[in-house]
Amino acid sequence: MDPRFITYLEKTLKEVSIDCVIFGFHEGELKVLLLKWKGTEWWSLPGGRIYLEESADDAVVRILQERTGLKEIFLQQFYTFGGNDRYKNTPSQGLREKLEQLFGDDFYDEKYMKRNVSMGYMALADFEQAVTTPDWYTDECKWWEISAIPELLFDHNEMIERALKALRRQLSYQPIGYNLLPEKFTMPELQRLYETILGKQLDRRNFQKLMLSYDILEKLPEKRTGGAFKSPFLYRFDKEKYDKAMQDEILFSV
Amino acid sequence: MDPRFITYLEKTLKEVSIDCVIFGFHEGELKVLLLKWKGTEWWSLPGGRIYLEESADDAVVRILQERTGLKEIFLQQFYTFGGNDRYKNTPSQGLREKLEQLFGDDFYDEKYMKRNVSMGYMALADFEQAVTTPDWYTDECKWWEISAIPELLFDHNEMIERALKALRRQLSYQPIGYNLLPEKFTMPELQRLYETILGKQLDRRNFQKLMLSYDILEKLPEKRTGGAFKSPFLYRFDKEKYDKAMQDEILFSV
DNA sequence: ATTTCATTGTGTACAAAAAACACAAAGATT
DNA sequence: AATCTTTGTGTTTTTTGTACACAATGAAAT
Repeated sequence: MDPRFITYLEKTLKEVSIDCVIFGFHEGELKVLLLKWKGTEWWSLPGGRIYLEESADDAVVRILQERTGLKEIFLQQFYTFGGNDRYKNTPSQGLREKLEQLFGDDFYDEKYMKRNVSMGYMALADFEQAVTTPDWYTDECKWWEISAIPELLFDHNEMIERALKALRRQLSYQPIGYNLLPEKFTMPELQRLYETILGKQLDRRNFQKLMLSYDILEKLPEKRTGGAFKSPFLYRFDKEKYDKAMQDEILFSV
Repeated sequence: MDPRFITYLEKTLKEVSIDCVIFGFHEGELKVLLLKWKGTEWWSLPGGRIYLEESADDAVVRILQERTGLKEIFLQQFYTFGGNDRYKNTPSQGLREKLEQLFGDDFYDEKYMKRNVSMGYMALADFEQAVTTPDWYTDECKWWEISAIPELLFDHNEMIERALKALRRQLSYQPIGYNLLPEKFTMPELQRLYETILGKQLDRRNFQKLMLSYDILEKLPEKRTGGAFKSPFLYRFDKEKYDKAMQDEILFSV
């Protein structure tokens, strides 16, 4: 096994790991970042371990920066997966053999690979600015549309479901969008984001009225041209008011 | 150190532990169960470790039964504490020395005591039915009124704060009360529970109207006599409808 | 037995919020 | 110049939430 990887395993917690559900939004679709394991067709969530002297929150920031290049990203723990059968129901058989073949016979050394609890974090990333990069044991890093996620390794499908549920709930008491949209966006774009996350259609007029009533948006004098039809106005979040609304957990009754 | 304790340490996860914020409700007050460490005046939350082959959820059920004797109890993970400084800011100095003195020099053996992540669970317990029992390293197990919690060991004050916040949020999308109240209760009792958790007064008439509108209560033909005044009607939860409301996460806009 | 008193039971009127709804204007395309 | 899809905007209706007052109960005190 790669000695750098062994060093990593030695300097990190063995019974706790981190898995990230990184959400992005592009072309009206909610996406999740997934990794393909080297030499296989198996996909999983990006994840990593926590250094012995590092807090879990810091570890997530590090992991996310490695995968997306982004520093400013919305991050939130949503659940910790403590089942004792998390690895038993892998969709693909022969996982262990394949991994040993790929990375060496000592990959599953008991010294490093213990019964493991995983902290699930969800992240909201600006799709356009993210530069996705595979990690040590994967060779592809790709955004998948939320409705077309394949069967993933381990309990990662369940993780995405839970993260999505948490995201939806989040929407009801905190604003969302700052980290998922580019700096300037149109009202229909914001609405499509909400519709995608909630999985239901919203009334255009009522949505706009509601969003403006929260007083976190700044209407810009510019419009987005180039679309084939009437040019919509651009908006951007008033970061200060947005952050305040985040803190205050104002009820967002969408 | 007690050999039984060493065995326990050997058969459990070392980098993950569990801490429980057990809420109870009695005489119009919200309470939390705390433990006093042997031979000290230090209090902490009940907690424990996870057996190597045991799921975290099962471990909590076990721990709770040990502390309260209760089997049917509402349980929910609310946060996982992954800081790297969780033990640094102990309120009392000389904790390590005291514990080594009490339990033996090998108490802090690095084999067992590692940098540790704690899964926080909150539990809602029926105060009247709980039989509280101290554990191996504590000699007292007591309900404390939420507004009078002393300074606790480690990050346990923060844990209670977070649990309470989670409980309050919970209240807004799920019914609460089944596990905190005796089987039969009066409307004013239920209201006092909500008021205590939310920390604010509610209008009697509107509260009753709202609760009844959720269609999870069954009005009984009996009344509670013995109080010094007009006897209130008794209610009980319709467990089936209650559970459905729990699942559906109907918006409870109290 | 009567009075006292804190508490409970109940309904209506008003205010606020959410939902339903339609037409005119923009601007690229043909 | 006409077409076509999307955007911008305001009013009405319905639903939900909030405020509020008086009569009745039943134990305790007299």
